[in-house]
Amino acid sequence: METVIGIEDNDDGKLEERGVDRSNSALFSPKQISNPVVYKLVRVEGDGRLVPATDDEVMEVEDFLEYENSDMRVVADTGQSLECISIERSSSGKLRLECSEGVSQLGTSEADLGKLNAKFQYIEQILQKVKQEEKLRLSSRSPVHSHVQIDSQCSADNPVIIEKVQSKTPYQEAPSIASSLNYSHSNQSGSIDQCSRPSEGVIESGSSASAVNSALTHDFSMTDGEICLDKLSVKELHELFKVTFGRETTVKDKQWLRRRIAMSLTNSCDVSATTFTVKDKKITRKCEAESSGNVSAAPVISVENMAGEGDVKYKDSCVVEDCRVDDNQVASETRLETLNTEHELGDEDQQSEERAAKRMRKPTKRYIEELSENESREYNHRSSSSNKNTGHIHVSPTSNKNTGHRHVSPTSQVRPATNALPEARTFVTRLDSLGGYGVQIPCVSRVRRSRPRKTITSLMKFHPTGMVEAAKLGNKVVRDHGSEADSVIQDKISKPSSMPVKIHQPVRPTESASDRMSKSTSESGKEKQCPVTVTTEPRQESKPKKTDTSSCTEERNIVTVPTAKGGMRRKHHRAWTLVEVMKLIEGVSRCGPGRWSEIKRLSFSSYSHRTSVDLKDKWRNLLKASFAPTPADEGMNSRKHGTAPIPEPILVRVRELAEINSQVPPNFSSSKLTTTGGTVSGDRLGYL
DNA sequence: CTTAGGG
DNA sequence: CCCTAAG
Repeated sequence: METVIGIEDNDDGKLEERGVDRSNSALFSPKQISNPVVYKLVRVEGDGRLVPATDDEVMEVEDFLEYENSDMRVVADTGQSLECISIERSSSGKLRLECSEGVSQLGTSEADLGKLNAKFQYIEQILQKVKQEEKLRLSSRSPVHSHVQIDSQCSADNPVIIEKVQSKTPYQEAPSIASSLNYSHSNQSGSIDQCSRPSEGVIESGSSASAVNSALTHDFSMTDGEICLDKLSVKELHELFKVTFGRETTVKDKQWLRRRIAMSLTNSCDVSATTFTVKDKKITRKCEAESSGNVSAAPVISVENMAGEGDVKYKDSCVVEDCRVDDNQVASETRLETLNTEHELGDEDQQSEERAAKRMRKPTKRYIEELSENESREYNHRSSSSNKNTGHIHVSPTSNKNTGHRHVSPTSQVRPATNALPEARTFVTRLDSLGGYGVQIPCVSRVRRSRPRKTITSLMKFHPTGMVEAAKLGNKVVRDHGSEADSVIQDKISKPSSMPVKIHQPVRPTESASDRMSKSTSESGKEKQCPVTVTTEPRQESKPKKTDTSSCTEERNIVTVPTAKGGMRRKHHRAWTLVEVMKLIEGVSRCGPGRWSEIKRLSFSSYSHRTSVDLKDKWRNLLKASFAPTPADEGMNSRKHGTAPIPEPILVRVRELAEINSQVPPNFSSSKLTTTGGTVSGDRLGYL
């Protein structure tokens, strides 16, 4: 349904094929061949061989593929048709293949109907064609010119692939062409050059096709404008299947086939009837009432939402159910959703559905972890929306985020060993929007006493295959969010070493190395996934709000400052919010200044950052601010633009407290007790 | 570890 | 904010 083939003939003699290619050539195991649709990324070598792409290459184009896929789905959905496909050989004998897509502008409201009608018309013709072919075969016993045979002929000699394209079918769909192409060069030894042998030209089988097309006989399982899939034979169903999905199927199960086709015809996964009525040249499905109920129950799959942009469509997922994606990380939640709506599926169907769901990406563990992290941190600030306890944001198939129940499978919530205590400093990933995509960038939350590390930026870089790198990262992370003792150990390790060069320790078997390693095994495991799944989540709505503990905005203010020792230290700047300041003041008024740890315990227990030292510093700044500038302004407007002016009352309060605290100790210490300020201090001594 | 102060 | 020294 959405195969895209873009072949470019590079000068270096390599045909780099980007896009999803069905290659079931001899390169793959027979088992795979039996399954006609095995998407695999290949590189076409200069000699025409198909070489399985290396992991790196896959990585390279992964995002592209994703994008391309969704793109193509849109193309298919909106009824756009492939208008031109040409295969020609360059002078060097290399294959050149060009596809151009006709863009049919269908009204958005009428898109679906037009699409369905188009499909219907096309299928109608195909059915007639198949029937005709069968007649021919019966009468003449000559080789049948079904698509299959045509393709096999291509494998023999001819570049017949174009046969279907050139048939007068008005709504030729790209997938069909693609499938033909692939079948053609798959049946031979995987060489494109053979297939595109130019001498023979287009095969004659077009004659039969045109004949069929000219003779429109309406006796084909279609009576009174009603297509009844139930009446079709397996072969006919196969044919339908092929024209619908652009690929063959070996499934003998008629019911399954009917379902498949019905799904495609109605653009919906939830197909409860295999009979379609044609009214006014429009396909309408029977039993719409019950289906509508289903649709509303599972908004993600609803047909009405399909008009969206390049997001992954469930319908298409169903279409490509046979696709084997190597990615084992299946969005089980989506699968569940799909299955929920597919009440009446047979076993095979269910399997297919599951595989279909594999098209959906499951958010990485990493990401889930990050989400949970944010969850635990901003737990108080989050509204108790339906997706609260789940990994809310990610899989957002459609743009309407509020409609779907994001049902996350239990496994998604399993948080591996890193139980982030509220106070623990753990790493989080921050979400950046890069080119319209939300990108996860792992970052480390505040680290105290972190030793100068030379390559902080290496945290941002990921080498897909670098296991060592991953291990390093893991260690780094562990070190960063490790327990306090851990960091202390780090200090002890790195401090005495007067060597100017600080090597990061991961490989070095230090005293606690094994400990760290054992701790970091899970971590590094997770880390390793980052490079693989650093992929983008389509829509990252709702970044954590900037309110109090906006971890997101906080994390991005990491600045690396060069230190004297040549290392870099991280410097976070988290602007103190008003709430924090008020809490601080309250804490000071309650516990008195200087008892910062207690204040932190009392008022800042919910904030993982803001150590007692921070409180102290902030208080110092507050004092400075409250006294220094001009008593009138209190630094309101005299401050620079960036810093939010501290409200007057707060500063007043600070001054009061400061006054007290400056007065009280001398009052007591200076044992002279002249009682001048005694009354005042007595009033406000309550906090002590 | 906590506090205080310098940078 | 970070770092360090002193309890």
